[in-house]
Amino acid sequence: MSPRTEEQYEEIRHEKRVLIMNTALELFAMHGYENTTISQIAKKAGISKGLLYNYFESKEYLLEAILNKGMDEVLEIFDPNKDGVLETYEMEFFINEIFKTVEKNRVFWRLYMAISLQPSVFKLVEKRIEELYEPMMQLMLGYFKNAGSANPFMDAIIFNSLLDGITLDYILKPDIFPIEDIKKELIHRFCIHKKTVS
Amino acid sequence: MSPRTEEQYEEIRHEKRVLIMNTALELFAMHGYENTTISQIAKKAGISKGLLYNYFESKEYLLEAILNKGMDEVLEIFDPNKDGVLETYEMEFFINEIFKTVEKNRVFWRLYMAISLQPSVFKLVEKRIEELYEPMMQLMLGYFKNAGSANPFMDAIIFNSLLDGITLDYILKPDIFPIEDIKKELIHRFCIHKKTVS
DNA sequence: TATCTTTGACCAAACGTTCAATCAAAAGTA
DNA sequence: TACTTTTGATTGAACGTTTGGTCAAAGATA
Repeated sequence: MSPRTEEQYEEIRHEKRVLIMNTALELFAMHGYENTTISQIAKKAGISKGLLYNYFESKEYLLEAILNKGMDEVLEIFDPNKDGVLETYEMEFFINEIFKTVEKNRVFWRLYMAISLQPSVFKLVEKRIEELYEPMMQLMLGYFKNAGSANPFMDAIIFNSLLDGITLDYILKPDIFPIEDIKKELIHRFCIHKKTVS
Repeated sequence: MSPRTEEQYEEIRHEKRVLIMNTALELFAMHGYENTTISQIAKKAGISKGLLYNYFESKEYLLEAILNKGMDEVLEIFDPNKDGVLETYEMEFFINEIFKTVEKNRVFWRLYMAISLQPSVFKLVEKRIEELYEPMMQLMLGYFKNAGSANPFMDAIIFNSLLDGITLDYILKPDIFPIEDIKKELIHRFCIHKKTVS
């Protein structure tokens, strides 16, 4: 009946979808969303312009799909069944996980930050950001409370800003930013000197 | 001969230039550079499209002028005749100055960060960034050395990232980010506990 | 009148998007 | 094996819209 089995079609579609999304992510992150044309994406992916529209309804839906996929991957950090309290050794694991994600998804973070800074497109990530920010802050609050901080709320916000700043600087200058050393330093400051943070 | 004196023309031109630049800055920062049209800028500024091109050669030159002016204002922080060493009380003054600049030029910082994240336009600010980064790092290095830090280089980088992160978070959520409290906390941590930073 | 500012209709280029036509491969047929 | 049918993936010229940029003409003032 059918020239190909449903599984075969499924695989073709999936592969092309991923190809388009990865290609677009790289271009969006490097040249900006508005500054990247559909033609550029199609050319770099080695397909036609029309095929892209067979997989994604519009340029904006393509961006949305990329952002959602990236956020899903990032949110996996919070996956393990936590009880809400971070012990010192867990904090070390957590910092490691964050840095691993930042280094692995460098290109995605660049796009994500650029989008965040553009209110007119910001709505596309707004809700997902809450998903990320909420558990992050809860975890940090719990940790600093547990560590005997005088002002856990302030400590959590500052730690969060520090991570944001490190991510930003690393994204902007990945070749010269000493991210490995910084990670060790953070672990040293926040995990070894238990209960004496400040 | 001439309908107006040279001074009169000078003032007209200067006022219009400033008007256009301020209007464009706001739109660029809010909707992004690529996403803002010349027509929008002209309309919001209450002038015609043609007049804008009487003052700025192109959209990109307009952006460049805005960025340069903003950077000039920011660089004024480093203006006072420093000897290169920051004493503790000077550090407090310095932090205050930085926060003042960030709060005053919030819109500019938003544009500046968005541009920095976009390599294809990044060349417009690349050189000015060095002008900002270089003295900043020197100042911080000197301070942490003077404060008896075990690793002044690492401390300087981390402090710099922290400031970047605070700026970013404040820009993204100016209404709920407790920037005043954070400023006080930073001063408390880095200025009062002299020589015991870590 | 002379001179500079200001206008907005106009233009070519570039963009996102569409769609009728083509292609490639598996299944059926003999 | 050789040929036909069938299906969904794939193509790219064409379309309408929007954009940055131009320019001849009008406005304003001493």
